[in-house]
Amino acid sequence: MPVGLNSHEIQKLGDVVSHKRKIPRGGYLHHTGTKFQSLFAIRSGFLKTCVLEQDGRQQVTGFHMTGELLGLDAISSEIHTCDAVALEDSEVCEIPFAKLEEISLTIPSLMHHFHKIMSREIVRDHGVMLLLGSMKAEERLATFLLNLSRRFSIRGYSEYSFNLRMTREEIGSYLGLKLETVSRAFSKLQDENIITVDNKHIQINDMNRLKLKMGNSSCVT
Amino acid sequence: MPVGLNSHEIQKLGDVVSHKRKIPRGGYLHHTGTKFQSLFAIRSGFLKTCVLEQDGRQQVTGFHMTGELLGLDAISSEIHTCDAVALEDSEVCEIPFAKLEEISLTIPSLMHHFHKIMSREIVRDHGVMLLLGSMKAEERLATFLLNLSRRFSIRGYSEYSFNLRMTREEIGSYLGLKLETVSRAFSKLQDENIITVDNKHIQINDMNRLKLKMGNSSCVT
DNA sequence: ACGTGTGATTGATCTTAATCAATGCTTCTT
DNA sequence: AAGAAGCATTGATTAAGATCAATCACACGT
Repeated sequence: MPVGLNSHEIQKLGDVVSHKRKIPRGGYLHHTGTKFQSLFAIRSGFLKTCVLEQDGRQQVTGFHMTGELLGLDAISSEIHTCDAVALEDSEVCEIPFAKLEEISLTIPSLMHHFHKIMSREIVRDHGVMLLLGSMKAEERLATFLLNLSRRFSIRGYSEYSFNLRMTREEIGSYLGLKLETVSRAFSKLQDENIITVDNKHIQINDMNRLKLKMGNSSCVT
Repeated sequence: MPVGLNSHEIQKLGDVVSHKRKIPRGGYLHHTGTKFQSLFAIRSGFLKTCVLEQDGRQQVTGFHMTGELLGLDAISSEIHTCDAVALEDSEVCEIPFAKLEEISLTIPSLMHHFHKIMSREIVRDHGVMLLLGSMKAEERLATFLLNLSRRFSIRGYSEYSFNLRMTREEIGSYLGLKLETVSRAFSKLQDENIITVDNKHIQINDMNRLKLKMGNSSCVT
């Protein structure tokens, strides 16, 4: 949590987040319906979160990487409302929520920062709602790739070349599409030389045209 | 905000939320892009929030009624990320956010309650994502009606009979459907005697069958 | 190395919802 | 009260994506 804290405050925070946990690829960080006690800060790795309906329907609600915070949804009812699954070997810091609230009473800037993080999650969700509610398949995929690209870039990796950690089916679930549609959209973008797809490896050849794809469906046929 | 507060604490909170604002039908509580300073608690009325893309695309992200809190999305960047528009004459309490954070340092239960509210918004958004990502038109509308019904019920109104405040187009935007599709879905539910539709007035005739509609699309043809 | 299973691609067809279009009903304005 | 504007319904057609199906590529375990 990169906030403007002095060393004493960082010390306090460090006392709270001491416990680390490793999750192997495919392992669960938490299950839907289990008791919530801690938030989890991702130190390394890549996870997905997904909600499930009683009728077996499933929806991936997010893909999460280093530095992001998981478990915010569970604060309201103290029960996890989603599964969190590692898509590659991952490591998280456990942050007991009661303790976080406790020390945030003494570090106003920490509390404020926490509020911003929660708010950012709400903004992100609204963005996904816009995507799911009003975009075509290809626009959704372009938006998704650009989002990943930006997040890799922020973390010091290439924005033009990266490996997907998730399957086509998981991408489809996140984007509200079937896996075949995702696959076709990949192929289409490749045919247009906007990206190069080699299984899980993605190379962005023309960032600008990819950005155009996100915005307007009507300009290209 | 119904929390376990003592009278002294309620007094403190009252000092913060003193300012009230009336918004006439069609009026804006806030616009996208304007500076964020306050949250708004709805005292009465009915509002929608919607995000807009640069290309004019628009998505209703929520309908909000008495007791709900607006503006949470704006905490992260201190800029409103959506419009809030009154769908009927409404009244809100303005809650300067800086002051709320300040007093929540001295009232831990208030801070905790606020965290729960933010978390609940995240859970709600995940539910909408599930709806947009995996439900058919009729299921979406059934889910929507049941959600409204429950919220009216909680506020002491009939869960079986109520008036919609929004147009078919707004419902469609929220549900990721075109207005014609919404209209057809209404007609279909009416044909099956599950609801009675008279323009904006909705009567639920068979709550159980409506709930079935929400879950499984495959059971009825 | 070989067989197996999972994940990905591509094609053909079908379903759903979008689009285009016409009409009717309310509500607001003057 | 009459007209206009906005909102809603319904029908016909089209388009997007789902579904069904076949094949391929690759990773994994034995």
